[in-house]
Amino acid sequence: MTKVATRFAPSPTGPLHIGGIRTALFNWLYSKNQNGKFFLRVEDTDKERSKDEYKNQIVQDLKWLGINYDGEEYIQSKKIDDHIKVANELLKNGYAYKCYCSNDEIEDQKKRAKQKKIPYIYNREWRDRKESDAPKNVKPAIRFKSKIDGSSILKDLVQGDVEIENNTIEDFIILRNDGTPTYNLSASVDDHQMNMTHIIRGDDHKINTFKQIQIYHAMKWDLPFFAHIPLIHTIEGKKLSKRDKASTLNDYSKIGIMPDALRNYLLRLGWSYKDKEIFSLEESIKYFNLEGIGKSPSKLDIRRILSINEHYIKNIEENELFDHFIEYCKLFKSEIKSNKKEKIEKSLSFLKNKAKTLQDIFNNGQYIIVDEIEFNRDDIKLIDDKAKKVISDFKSQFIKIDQPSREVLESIVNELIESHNTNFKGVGQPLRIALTGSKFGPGIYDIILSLGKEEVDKRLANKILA
RNA sequence: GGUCCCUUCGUCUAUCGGUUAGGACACAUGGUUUUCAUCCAUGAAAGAGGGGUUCGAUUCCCCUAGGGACCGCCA
Repeated sequence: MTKVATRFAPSPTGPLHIGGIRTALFNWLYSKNQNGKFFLRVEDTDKERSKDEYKNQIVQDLKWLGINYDGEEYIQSKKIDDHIKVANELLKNGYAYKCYCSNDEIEDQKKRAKQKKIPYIYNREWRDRKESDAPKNVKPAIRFKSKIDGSSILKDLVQGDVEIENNTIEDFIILRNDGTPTYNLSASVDDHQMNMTHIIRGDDHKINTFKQIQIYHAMKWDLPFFAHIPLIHTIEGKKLSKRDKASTLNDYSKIGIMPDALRNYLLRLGWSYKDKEIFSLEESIKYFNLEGIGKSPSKLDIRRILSINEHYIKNIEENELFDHFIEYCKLFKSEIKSNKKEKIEKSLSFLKNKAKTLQDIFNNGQYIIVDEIEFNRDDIKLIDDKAKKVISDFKSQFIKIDQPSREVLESIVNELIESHNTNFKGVGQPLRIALTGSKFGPGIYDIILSLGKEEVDKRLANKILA
C-alpha cells in the first residue's frame, strides 16, 4: 500500500480566495488523516501574471491557517524541461501532433462557432495532415491526439462514475508554438513525478482531468485517484472568484477572524461528520474523509463564520486569545502599548463576552487602549447637571480609596443610589460615559477595575464633567 | 448552444427504504441581567415538480424545471 500523497497547486496570479484555501485544507486534512504527505506546488508558468509577492502571500496564508506542507515548495517553472521532454515523447509515439493553424485561423473558427451558437472545438485539421503540407512561416503548436471514439469514465471519489463522450474533448495543446508547455501537460507530468496518489481539486477542473488521464494512459503511468469537490458559491450563487468582495483570507483576518475558526468553518462547508459542528484541529484530522464531502455547491455565509469565531473567542484559553489579539492588533490596528497590554489581558474575561471578532475586542477595549477618550456626541448629552453631581459625588468618595475593589465600589454606588434617590442606571450610566465616552460598554465595576485607580482619577477630572 | 455536475428549513447540513424529517447559524418571543451583550427557554421554518419501482419513498430509476461548472497557445 503506497503512502497517500496530496498536493495543493495554486497559480501565484493573485491572492488565494477561500475556495482555494478550502481545497488546500481538504488536501492537507486528507493526507494527515491517512498519515501521508502534503505538498505545495506553485504553478507559475504563466510568466505574465505570476508574481513572487503572490507566491509569498500564498505561503503565508497557508501558514496562518496552520497548513504546513512537506519539504520545500515545488516550483513548476523549474520543471519545464521535463514537461517538454514528455511532450516530445508523446509526439514521437504518435500521441501528439504538430498543428500549423495560425492564431488568426483559430480565432476565426471560434468567432464563427459563437455566431452560429455551436460549441467550438478545434477541428483537428492537422491531426492527419502530412508534415509536408506545413506552411513555412508558421511555428507549430503541439496538440494531444485526443480519443475520438467511445466514451471515458472517471471514477471520482466524490461524484462517483462520470461518463463523457470522448469526441467532446478537443485535441488540446500541450506545447505552445513558442515551445512552452501548457497547464494540462505540466500538471500531469508534475503530479506523476511527485508521485501523487490523490488529486483533490475543484469541480471546475473536471474536464481537465479527462484530458490529463489521457496523458497518463499515453505515457503508461499509474493513475492517481481523483476527487472533484463542489465549488463555493457567492450568496448570489456564482462561482467565487478573487474579484468577489470578502473572498480572500485577508478579508477575514483583517476583521479579526481567528485561524481555527476559519478552518472550522471551511471544513464544515461542503463536508460533514454526523451532527458535529465544532472540530478542534486534532478532530479535523481524525474525522476527515472523502465520503463526508457533499456533492452540491455551498454558499458562503459570513454570519456563520462570525458565529463560529465567536464560539472560539469564548471557549479557547484566555492566554491563547490574548496572543491572537496582540498579534491581530499588530497586523491590522496599531501595536498595543506595553502598559496597556496588562490591563487588556486582565480584562479579556469580560471584553470577550460581547465579541464575535478580535476587532470587536479591540473596539470594546478602546477605552483601555487609548490615552484620551473620545466622547460619543449623543451620549455626552446625557451628562446633565444631575449626572455631573453624581459623578462629582462619586469622585469625592473614590479619591479616598487607595485600592479599589468590587466590594468597596458596590457600597459607594449603593450609597449614591440612595442619596440621589435614583436607580442603578442613574449612577452607572454617567460613570460609564465619564470613563469610556459611551453609554454602552462593560459593567461599571469591570470598567473601573480594568482602568485602575490612577486612570479613573484622571478621567473623572475631565473638564467636560465639571 | 454543447458536455458534465447539482437540488432537504433563509444558510451549512443529518438521514445510507419505515423518523412527529434531526442539529447548527440566522430569525421571532419570553426569562435572567447593570447599559450593550452574554446566557437560558420556547417558537416558526425544508424534501423543486411529475412519473415510476416498492407493502412503504426525502432516500432507488426516469422525465421536466431550476441552478452551477467547463467549453484559452490561463492555471
